[in-house]
Amino acid sequence: MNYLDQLNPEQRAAVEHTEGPVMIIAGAGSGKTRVLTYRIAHLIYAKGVDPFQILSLTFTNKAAFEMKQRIEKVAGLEARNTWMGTFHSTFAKILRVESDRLGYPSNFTIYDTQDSKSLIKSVVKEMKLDDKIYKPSTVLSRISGAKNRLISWEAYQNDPYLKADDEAAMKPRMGEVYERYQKRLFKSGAMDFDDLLFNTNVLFRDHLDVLNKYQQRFRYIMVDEFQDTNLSQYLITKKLAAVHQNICVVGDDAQSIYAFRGADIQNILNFEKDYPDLFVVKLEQNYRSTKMIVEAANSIIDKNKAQLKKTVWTSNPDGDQIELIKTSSDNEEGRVVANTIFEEKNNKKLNNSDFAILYRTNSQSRAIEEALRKMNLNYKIVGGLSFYQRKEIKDLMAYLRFTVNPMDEEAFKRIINYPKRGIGDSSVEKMLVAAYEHDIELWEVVKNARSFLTGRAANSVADFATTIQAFQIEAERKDAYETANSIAKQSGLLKELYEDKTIEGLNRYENVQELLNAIKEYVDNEENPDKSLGAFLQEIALLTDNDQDKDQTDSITVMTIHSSKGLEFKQVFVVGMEEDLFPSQMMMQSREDLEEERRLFYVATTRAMDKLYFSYAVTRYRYGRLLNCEPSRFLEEVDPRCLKVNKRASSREMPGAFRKDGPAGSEGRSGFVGIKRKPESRRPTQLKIHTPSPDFKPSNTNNLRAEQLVEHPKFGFGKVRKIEVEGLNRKATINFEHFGEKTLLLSFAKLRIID
DNA sequence: ACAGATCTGATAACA
DNA sequence: TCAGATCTGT
Repeated sequence: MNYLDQLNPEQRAAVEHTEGPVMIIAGAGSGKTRVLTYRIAHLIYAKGVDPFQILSLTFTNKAAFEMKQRIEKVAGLEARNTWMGTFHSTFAKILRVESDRLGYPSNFTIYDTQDSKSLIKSVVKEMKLDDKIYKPSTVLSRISGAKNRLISWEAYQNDPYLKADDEAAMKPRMGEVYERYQKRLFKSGAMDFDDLLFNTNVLFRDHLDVLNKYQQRFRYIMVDEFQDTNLSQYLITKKLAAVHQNICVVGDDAQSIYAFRGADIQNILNFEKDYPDLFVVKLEQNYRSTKMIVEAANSIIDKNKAQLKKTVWTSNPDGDQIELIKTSSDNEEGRVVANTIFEEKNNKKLNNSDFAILYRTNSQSRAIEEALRKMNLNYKIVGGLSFYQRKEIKDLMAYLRFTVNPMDEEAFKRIINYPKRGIGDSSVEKMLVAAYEHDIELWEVVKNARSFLTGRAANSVADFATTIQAFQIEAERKDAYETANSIAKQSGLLKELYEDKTIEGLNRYENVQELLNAIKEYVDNEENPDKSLGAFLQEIALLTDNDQDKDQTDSITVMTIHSSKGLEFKQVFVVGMEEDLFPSQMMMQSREDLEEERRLFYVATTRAMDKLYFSYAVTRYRYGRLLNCEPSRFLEEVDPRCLKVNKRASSREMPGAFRKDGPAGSEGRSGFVGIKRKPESRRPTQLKIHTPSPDFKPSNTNNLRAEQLVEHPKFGFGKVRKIEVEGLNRKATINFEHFGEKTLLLSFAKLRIID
C-alpha cells in the first residue's frame, strides 16, 4: 500500500511521527481526516501496533462512525479493533465497569439536559428559592462550568471567587443548589453528561490501579477537534497518556466555536507548555476552496489576536468573488437565495446537495424554508429537536428507564401521572417529602403508597407500583423488544397516542413505533450479545440523531453555522449578516466573545468550495415585530477585493401574495442509527385556488419574455421561466409560487403581465 | 385534577 | 413569532 505517496510533506510527517507527543494544527480543508486515518493505518501496519492499544476520541458519534468506516477502507478489518468513540461513550463504558469504586450501580442512568434541568427545578423549589432568579438553564450552565473545570460542590462552596460571582449575580446559594443537585443525582443512581467526565477524573485520581490498567491498555491516544476540549477532558487524556506519552492531538484554534459549552481554547494554545518535547505540524494547504474564498477567510481571521500563527493557502483556481446580497426583508432574503439556487442549479447543472444555507440562529430558518418550498426546492433542516428529545419518546424511555432503575426520580416524575391516572402534583410532592423525611428510597414510598397517601391517589399509586413490578419481572425474563413492546401497551401510552387522531398525534404514534423498531433491530443484531432492556438503554443513552445520514433524497442543507463545522458544499449562502444577529448582541460584551463570533464567521466562510454568498436584510421580523437592521460589522472585515455587490435583480415584492403561509413544518431530516424516522408532519399545503386581483384583465402575451412576473386567474402569481415555440403553439413555462412549475399554451392561458 | 386561557421571554449544541 | 410556564374556572 502506497498510502504515504498520497500525502503532502506535512501530512506525511504527521502520519510518520508516531512516538511521543504530537500536535497537528489542521487548517480548514487541509485533509485532517485523511491524516488521522492514515496515521492509524500506519501505526498498525508500519509500526505493528496492536489495534486494541489505539484509542481515538471524538466529540460526536457521527465523527467516530465516519472515521471508523474510513479506517476500515484504508486499513482493512483489522482496524475494527481500535477503540474509537466519543469522550462520553468511551468513559461511560469504563465507568460502568468500574462503578463500584465510586459507589454507583453499574446500570446507572445518564440524565440528559432536560432531566438535569427538571431536577434543578425541583431542588430550587424545595429550597424555596425564586426560580426566576435561579433559572434551571442558568444554574445548570453554572454547575456544568464548574464540573468541566473539575470543581466539586465542596470545592465550589469553599471558593471565595465563585462565591463573590454568585453574590454579584444575586444567587448566593448557588453552591448549596449544586450540592443538593449532586446528592440527588447520586440518590437517583444517575449521572449527568458532565459527571461522566468528572467522575472519570475522580476514578483515575483515587484509584491508581484502575488508572494504570487503562494507561497500559491505551498506548496510543488521538484526540480529534482538540480545540473543543474542556479541562476535564484534557486532564483525562493527559493522565491516560502519562506513561507512554504517545498523545496526538488534532485541531484548529481558528475554528474554536464552543467556549459556551465549556471548551477551553487554552488547551490548544498552551499544549506546548505541558509537553516541552512536542512535535508540531501545521497543515496549511487547503484542498477545499478557491483562492478567493481562502483569501477572504484569511482576511477575516486575521482580525483576531489570540491565535496560533499559520498561513492557509491553496493551489486551487481563483474562483469568483463572494457575492454580497442586500434585500429589503427577511422574506425577500429567502426568496433571493431560493431564486439564486434555482438559477445556479440550472446554469451549472448542480444538485440540491451542492448547496447549503447557513444562519446564526434557528429562528431564521422560517423565511428560508418558506421560500424554498415555494420554489419546490427540496431541503433538509439539520439540528433542532432530536428524536430522543421528543416528548413521546422521552415518555416511553422514562417507563423503560424506571423499570430498570426505579431510583430514577426524573423518569418517575414523567410517568407517574402519564397517561393520566389521577395523581396530581400535590401527591407527587407528598411522596418526595416522605422519602426525604424518612430517608428512604422514593421507590419504597411508591410501593407502600397507602402508608403515605390517602384516598384515590393512594390506590392509583399502589396500582402504578404493581404495574411497574410486573414490568420488572418481564424485563428479567424477556428480551428488550418484548419487554418494551409490552410496556408500551400495558402502560396505556400507545393507546393514549393512538386515540389522538390529529396529524401530530399520528406522528407521535409512529415515532413510538419507530423506537420499538429500533429496539427490535438492537435485539436482532448479532453484535449485541446482551439482549436485555438494561443493555439496550445503556447503548442508546449517548446517541443522538444526526449520527448517521440516512436521507437519500437530494436536498439543500439548511442549518446553523455551528452545525456546519466539518462539512463542505460547492455553494454556500451565509444569511442574516446583520449587526446584533451576527455577531449576536449577546457576544459583543467582551473581546473574547467577539473573537469567538469571528471564528464562527470564519467557519461559515470556509465551508464553501466554489462559491460563497453573504446576504443581509434591511428589515427583519424578530420576536414578532419588524426591526430595522444594519449590515454586520463582519462584512467590513472581509478583504474588499474578495467582495462583489450583487447585481442580481432581487425579485420584486409581489402584491400580498407572499405573506402568511403557515409555520414551516421542518421535514426530511436525516435519520439515525437504526431508526427511520417519519418526517415531521407538514402543514398540508392547501393548494387553495387563487382569487384573481379585482383589476384582473388578460394581457396580450405576444411579447411575453422569460423573467416576467405574471398573474394567472387560478394559479396566482408566478415568474416566467422560458418561452418555447412548438409548431403553431407558443408555450410558456411558469413557476408559480403555490403551484410550482406549469407549462401553459399561450393561446389558451389567461395571463396578466405584472411588469 | 385537569382543560383551556393567558402571560412571558427568548443564542449556538455536543454527549 | 411561538413554545413553555402559570393562572383560572369547573
